[in-house]
Amino acid sequence: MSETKDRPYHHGDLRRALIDTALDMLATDQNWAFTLREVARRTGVSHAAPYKHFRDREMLLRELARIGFNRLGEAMTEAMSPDLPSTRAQFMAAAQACIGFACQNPGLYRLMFSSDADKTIDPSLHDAAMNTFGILLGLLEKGQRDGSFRPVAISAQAAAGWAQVHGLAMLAISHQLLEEKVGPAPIPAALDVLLDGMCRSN
Amino acid sequence: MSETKDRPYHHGDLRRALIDTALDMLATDQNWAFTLREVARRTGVSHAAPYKHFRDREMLLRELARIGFNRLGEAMTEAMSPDLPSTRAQFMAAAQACIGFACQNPGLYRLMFSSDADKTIDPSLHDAAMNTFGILLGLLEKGQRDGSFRPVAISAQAAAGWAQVHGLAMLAISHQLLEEKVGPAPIPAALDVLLDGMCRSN
DNA sequence: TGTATAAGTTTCTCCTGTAAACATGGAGGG
DNA sequence: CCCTCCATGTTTACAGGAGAAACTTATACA
Repeated sequence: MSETKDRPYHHGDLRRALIDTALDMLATDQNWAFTLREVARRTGVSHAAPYKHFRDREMLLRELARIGFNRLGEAMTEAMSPDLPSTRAQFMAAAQACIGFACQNPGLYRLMFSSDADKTIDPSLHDAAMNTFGILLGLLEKGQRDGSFRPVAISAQAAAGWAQVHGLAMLAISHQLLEEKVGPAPIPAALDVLLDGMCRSN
Repeated sequence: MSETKDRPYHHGDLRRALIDTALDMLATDQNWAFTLREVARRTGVSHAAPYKHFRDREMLLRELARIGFNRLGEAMTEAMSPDLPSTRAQFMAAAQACIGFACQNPGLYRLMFSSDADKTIDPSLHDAAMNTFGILLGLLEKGQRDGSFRPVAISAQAAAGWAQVHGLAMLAISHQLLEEKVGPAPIPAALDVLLDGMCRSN
């Protein structure tokens, strides 16, 4: 109505628009059961248009997951401010940022780790996931260097740390960490249990 | 051919047969993308027959997940033999049994924790999941009673333990714990990192 | 013996994913 | 300045799938 061009002939940036719509639907429904046709519909284009930008539905899902990993990485990086007093505190902050991200974007987080976002198919998705993992790994290396973390095989700590964070995130968004079941503030408490096993002295 | 009754008029136990077929397909494909019609076809009945036993596709999936939790619980219970020298060893055994189950049934395990097996809808599925969680919880309580585990809030240990086991299982079946990335035998090593944080003295 | 019912089957409608053929408008060459 | 090409859209078409509804059949029970 108030637009000078009522309908742009060629839309401009449909790829981005489709992604945004899909992210919206993911956030609204907290699942990715949405249909590609519905995404097209809501974006205001014909139901076949998306195929000019995504080979198939799964390719769109993988792109959403990739974006999710990037955003997660940003959130974690931002959280582990170098002002924090210790590497342990940084780890705690990054972990809580990850879990917070999951709780705020449960659908997206689930998608990122689901088999519908197959990392063996899309190298850029695989890389995005690895980069996020790398954030924690970097922290552990730093912790071992500065002596605050025990000099255990870094791989063991990395596996434990990543598993812990991801596991807590999944449990949190599945509402399996409700207070009445598992006490208040279970997440930092659980992370402390792990960190007690990772760090040298308290 | 060799059957006395060529085709049983009313099949006998279609519900069970459908479940078995679906479990087979899940194990074969390692995903639950199969169609309900395909399950019916392979079971040798009309495509509408399953609806006499499952309201919809998701109800069948939830039933598969429920069976999965029961089997997982059995595997864990069996693994944590009371002959083991310590509660810590029992925990380790149960955890490895869980992860082993996941690696042997990746599709089923993923389904069990996916949003397609919505535990808020089906109380019996929810209970099955909680029972499995209860196995670990029981071990932690025992460990605290016998003094081998630190007297931290049980909820924190429970969350940490469950998250760790589940997280490792997910990483393992996503092939994110490959030796070249994370060293040999990363699973017991990672579990030890956690257990060091849970247990009193080594 | 007769009949209500659970368990199967057929048929139908609406929807999806995806392919193929067609349309269009903006960018670059003459 | 016009004309043609190509990326980006649209239309049309088709093979399934989910699930509802109506129909069929054997079996259990009165």
